[in-house]
Amino acid sequence: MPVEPNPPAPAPSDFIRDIVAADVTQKRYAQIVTRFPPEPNGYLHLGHAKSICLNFGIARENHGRCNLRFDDTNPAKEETEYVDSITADVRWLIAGWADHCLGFKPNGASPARTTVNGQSDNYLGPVAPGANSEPFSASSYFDQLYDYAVELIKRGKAYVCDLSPEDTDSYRGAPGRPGKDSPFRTRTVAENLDLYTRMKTGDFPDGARSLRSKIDMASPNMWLRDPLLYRIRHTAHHHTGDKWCIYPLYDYAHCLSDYLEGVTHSICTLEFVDHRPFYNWILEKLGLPRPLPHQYEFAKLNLGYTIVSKRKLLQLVSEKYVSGWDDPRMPTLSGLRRRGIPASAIRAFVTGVGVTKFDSLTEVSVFENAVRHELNAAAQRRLAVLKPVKLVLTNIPAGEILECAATNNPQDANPTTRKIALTREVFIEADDFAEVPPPKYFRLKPGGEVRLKYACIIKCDEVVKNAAGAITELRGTADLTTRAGGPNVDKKVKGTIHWVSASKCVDAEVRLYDRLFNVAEPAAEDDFLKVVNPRSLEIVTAKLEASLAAAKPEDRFQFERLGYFALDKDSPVGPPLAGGPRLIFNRTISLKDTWAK
RNA sequence: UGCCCGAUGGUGUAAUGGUAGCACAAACGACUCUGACUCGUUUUGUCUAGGUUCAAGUCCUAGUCGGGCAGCCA
Repeated sequence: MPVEPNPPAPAPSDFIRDIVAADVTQKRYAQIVTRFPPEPNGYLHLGHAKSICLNFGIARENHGRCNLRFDDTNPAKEETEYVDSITADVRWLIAGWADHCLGFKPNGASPARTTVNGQSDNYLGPVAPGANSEPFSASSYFDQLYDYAVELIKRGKAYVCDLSPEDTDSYRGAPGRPGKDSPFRTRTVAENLDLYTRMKTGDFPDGARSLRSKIDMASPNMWLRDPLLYRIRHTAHHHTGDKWCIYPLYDYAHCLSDYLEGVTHSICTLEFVDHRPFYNWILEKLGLPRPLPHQYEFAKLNLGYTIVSKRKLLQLVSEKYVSGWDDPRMPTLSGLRRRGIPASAIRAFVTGVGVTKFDSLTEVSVFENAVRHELNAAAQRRLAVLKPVKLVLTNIPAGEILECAATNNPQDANPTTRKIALTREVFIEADDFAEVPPPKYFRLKPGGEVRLKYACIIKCDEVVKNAAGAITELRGTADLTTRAGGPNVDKKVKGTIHWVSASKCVDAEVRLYDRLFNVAEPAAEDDFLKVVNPRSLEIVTAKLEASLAAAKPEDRFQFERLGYFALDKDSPVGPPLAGGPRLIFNRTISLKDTWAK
């Protein structure tokens, strides 16, 4: 379970929270209600995490609520697989932080008809997530949305248009050039009602007609040139099945979904600024009785060397650049989770970048720092050797086991220890030995001394090579007087290296990840697939200290001097078998390395 | 040659007319049985030009630069 940093970070402040605070002060709403409204057409990524933390954060800070709602108005693109993954990812990200704010609806519920101030109204309130509840979805409002459209027609604010999609485009004009009215704009209410009913009953093929708002085809804002409300799609919906052959468009469905759920602050990204007048237009023209929601926009997250676009991430998956949506190199929440990144680190990161209307590019180091910061405090230290070289300590008899106490986490207030075995033969990291050392090399070299962490100081006496000249093993002597409790325990040497006993270790596959893209702004490339890093994954067979055979999937480890590692979901779990299980670890992130080579 | 949004160190972000601060990054140093962590020091900033004001990063005007808008996608 992720632990909040201690002391807790101060409550964030930004221009949207300022607006919310003012609304709270003025008692404008009975309760602050936000929503996170993904379309189920892909997996959630780091960009969504920013939105989730904003919306749930505001709910949490104001004793409010945040509804998870699927914006599922386009059956051609949406699938149940995505509904399930998104729900799981949201719950993982907010677990232990904002679970109590998560709004679901009763299974199968749709808005109930009510009366407010003598006026007919529709409302669907939340319930806590549980056995008999499910996320909200726009598709459960299709009946109400249909009725509201009838009302708009009756009020002369919507009409059925017979223009083809192509003609609709050309009638719309262009930025700087006014559009022109559709020839069907002046249809009578009765005719519109009849045609709209027949759209619903399936009398017309896809694209033959549409229901449009009647606003202003000459508006300088393109989104006010009679934008469409409904289109005909003879396509089954993952949720409503074959019930409908007309589906509402985003702008129409979204504002009304917000209203039906009692949302007060509808927070979205900057590209919807131009849509805001339309959002307000629909709600105002309907003359709804309860307080109306308001839309606010912020800049989406951009991260260096990372793609944050569902469409492009889908391409990486479908064209097999990665193993799936949850490949640990992906910036998806499921990928980051599999990689071993704690939800608390993601929350700390997105909170840290802030909320503004400036289109920025955040450096990856900020994200990496957030991950290391959380893991440094939480991860158990272990010894592991990624690229082993054998070192024979000739003054330790074969079969002798010298126990050493290793600290589990020096960051703890009262650190505990575990026992590790020092034996005649150990493995050390290939990088920790240099036959011809560069300047300021602290590690092992011929004739040199170095400390084996938690054990003792050793000296390299001999370098053994094969016929080809490659090093096959190192031979040296251990100075056992420098062990804990020994007379020379305080002897100083410049270098301390990690190691594992050759006879008391387990093998593991370790997956080493590097950034997925070679350029800071892959999204700006003509073809982002051309800048995929071909060396983003390196697989090694490592030697781990024996205790890691019992690792569990939720454990987080620091392999000392190397980085943070977590068991991969491909790794078999359970007790070690004879011969040992096949362990698979992912490197979450390396330790910061200021030793420039 | 329209409408909308924006601009503070290398990056991100505070300062709500009154001392330009924080984080990351970078450099150097201290500490160290992790070249990690931690700690210390340092470098670097209000897009431009006018205006209002005792006082402007903040308000006004104009410009420059960047982003968004012409899906029956969201």
